Amino acid sequence: MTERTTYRSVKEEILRRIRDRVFQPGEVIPPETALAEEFGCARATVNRALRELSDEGLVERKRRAGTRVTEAPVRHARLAIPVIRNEIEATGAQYRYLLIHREIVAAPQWLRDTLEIALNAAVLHLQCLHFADDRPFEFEDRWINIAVAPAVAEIDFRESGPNEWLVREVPFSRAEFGFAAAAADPAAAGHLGVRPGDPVFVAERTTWLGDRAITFARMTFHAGYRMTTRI
Amino acid sequence: MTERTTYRSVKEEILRRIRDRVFQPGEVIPPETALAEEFGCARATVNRALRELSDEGLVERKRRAGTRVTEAPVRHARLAIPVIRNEIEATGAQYRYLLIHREIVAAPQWLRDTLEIALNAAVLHLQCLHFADDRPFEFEDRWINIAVAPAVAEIDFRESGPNEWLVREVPFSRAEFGFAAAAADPAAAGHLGVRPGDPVFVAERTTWLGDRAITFARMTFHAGYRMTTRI
DNA sequence: CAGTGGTCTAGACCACACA
DNA sequence: GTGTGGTCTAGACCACTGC
Repeated sequence: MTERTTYRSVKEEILRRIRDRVFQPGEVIPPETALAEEFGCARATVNRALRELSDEGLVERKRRAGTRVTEAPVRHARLAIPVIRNEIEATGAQYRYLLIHREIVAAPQWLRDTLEIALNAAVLHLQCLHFADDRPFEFEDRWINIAVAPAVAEIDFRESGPNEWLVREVPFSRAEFGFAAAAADPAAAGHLGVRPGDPVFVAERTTWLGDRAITFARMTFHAGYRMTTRI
Repeated sequence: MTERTTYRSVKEEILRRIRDRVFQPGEVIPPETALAEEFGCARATVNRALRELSDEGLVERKRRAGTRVTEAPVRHARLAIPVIRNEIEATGAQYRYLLIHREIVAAPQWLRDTLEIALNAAVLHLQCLHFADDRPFEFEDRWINIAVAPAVAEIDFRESGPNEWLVREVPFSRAEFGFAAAAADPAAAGHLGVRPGDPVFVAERTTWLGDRAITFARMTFHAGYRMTTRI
């Protein structure tokens, strides 16, 4: 008996042909039925191979028009959304959390713009620090839209951070991220133990459930922080 | 006739049960066969729904052990790998490119470690600048393994950057990325027109084809640069 | 209209991990 | 051993869209 054809082997072979320019960029490759016959397998097997290649952006598929090798593939990396406690504990360091500030306030103008929320909306403003082995690792400045998560007003956040609570209690459907290098402002610098103006890594995140903004967070990392990912 | 059950509707319903805590975090959900019976569809349909949820990190699946709702789901964002020319032109600015340095050299020790290549391997070392409307936007320091892409030695890279050539000519199968904030070193600072020590955004990328490293690039962006993504 | 991909079905066999 | 997911098959119908 010969081995059964797997969708992985089909995917591999098509990938090889793309790499070796047997299937040229922009060119339409044979239809599923033809490939299934060539590889001696069911069409569903070819379909799965091509679907994954399409998910990865290497080919583009359209009904009737066929499958085309992507001309200039915009490759995507999967970026794990960091959960600070896990990230710290993964390095073998001990995680510690400290609440610095907690206050319910009217949303300032810039936040109303960011979250697209109404004038006079009440938000919970939190500032906290995350330590790795007692060295300050991240300063978190967070604003939570109380209207969307009323229960948040009852939590004191003295024992654990708002991110852990939100991840557990409030599902989100959409998020936007921004990453940048910045000069440490005096407040963050003081908390992180660096000099004002020193380079820090700043990550910002806004999260929605449906069309309602839940929270905005600005996370400032000490300069040694390095975010990594791979394909 | 009632509508046919789709894998999308199954996925939707399971997602709803996870959100509404019908399926609790950490809990094992019913096996595919049971769900297929409940939803009145084939097991393959349930399988595809659960496979996608697993790809998205919301459930974890193991043979024999079943499907478990992920305790602390690590969500992933898709990060588009920036192609500098597109990124600049997308802002409406004009893109300009300048080659600063081009030399074939023996790979230095740190690069041999990074790329896992042999002693005495020849690499092409390039330094170039990318401008947005004549303001320096990115300084690129790039090393290319000539053994993997011999044709690269014949290209002068005076008209366009190595990234565009590599994307077009040398497919890659694997890449690693690192992002960090750093203090500008004197060379990069001079090219970018900032003061040494100023915060800059540094992106590093190593790319492989199979198990052979193709290239390592360190890209230094002026301080205003902000990388964004969304879910 | 007709070719292509998108999806579902019913059944089958297998690999793995736990009892 | 035994139950669960992983995958393949052969066939079917449908949706989209270019011709």
